[in-house]
Amino acid sequence: MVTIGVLSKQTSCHIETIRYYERIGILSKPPRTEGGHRLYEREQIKRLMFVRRSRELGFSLEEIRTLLRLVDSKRHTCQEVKIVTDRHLEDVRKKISDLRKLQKTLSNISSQCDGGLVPDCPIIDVLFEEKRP
Amino acid sequence: MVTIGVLSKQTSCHIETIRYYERIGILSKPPRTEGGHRLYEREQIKRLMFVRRSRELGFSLEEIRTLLRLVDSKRHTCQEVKIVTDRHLEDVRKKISDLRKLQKTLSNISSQCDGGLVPDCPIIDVLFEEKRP
DNA sequence: ATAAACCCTGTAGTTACTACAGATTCAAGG
DNA sequence: CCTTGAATCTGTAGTAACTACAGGGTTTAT
Repeated sequence: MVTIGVLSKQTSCHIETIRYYERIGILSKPPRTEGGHRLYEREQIKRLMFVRRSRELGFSLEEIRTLLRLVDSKRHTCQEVKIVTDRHLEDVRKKISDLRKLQKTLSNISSQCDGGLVPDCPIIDVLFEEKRP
Repeated sequence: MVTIGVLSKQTSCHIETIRYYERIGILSKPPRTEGGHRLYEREQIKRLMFVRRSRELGFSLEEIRTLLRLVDSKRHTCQEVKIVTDRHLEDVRKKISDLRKLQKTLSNISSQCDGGLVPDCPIIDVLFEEKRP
């Protein structure tokens, strides 16, 4: 059994975040000391690691909630898990593609600008243009 | 002079968003009718277009605030504008690179999973693993 | 016994909006 | 002029995923 501070260090997760996860039901309420301090055991540590790792991979807390429900049900199938993952993967792909377009446009307008010391700037001009269809 | 509803349609920007921009000082307070309804003219319409176009290109409202200050000062140089743009471009590049890594990891773990009907899932296993250095 | 380090609850802030509720004003038709 | 319906008003609260306090209480080491 470890205190929240120790758990925080082990998982590189801020204390406030741990309490936040508890409040919104991602982590269950741990036992407490007489004085009211939280105490955690192995199981919870693993669970928090899972949450953090999933967050790093960009899963939303809602997606993580779904994954945890599947894990907890103990009747989860590979298929169900794969569905959540693949949907997330699609989101990521979409984001990359959107950002690529953005990058192109930004590169374009930036390259038109010579960074000179005059008050006429093609970047501002482009931004003031109406959107082309 | 047009009402907020017309401005909203012309810029594809929700009425609430226009009022929000005013509240946080991105747009200045427009004149009003006797009854208190907002009235906008050309200048403000162009300004809102600028804001929307910049948002589409992923600039944050803070960045837009900076750009608007530069435009308003009328002493802005190409150089100053380019600095904001290039910094933003760097952010976008960073995001793309992060998402690419994410995509790789997700593809990897997803491909290890055959989507079968068994309760053992390599995805869950990976998520429960501690992070490798 | 006391100080330092830790932890507690509760609230408010962050970003960029969106979504109401409940009241008022405007424009058009009769 | 009056009514009706559409438009607009203000103000507040909600979204995601935390972070940052304030103002206390608890634990641990000396």
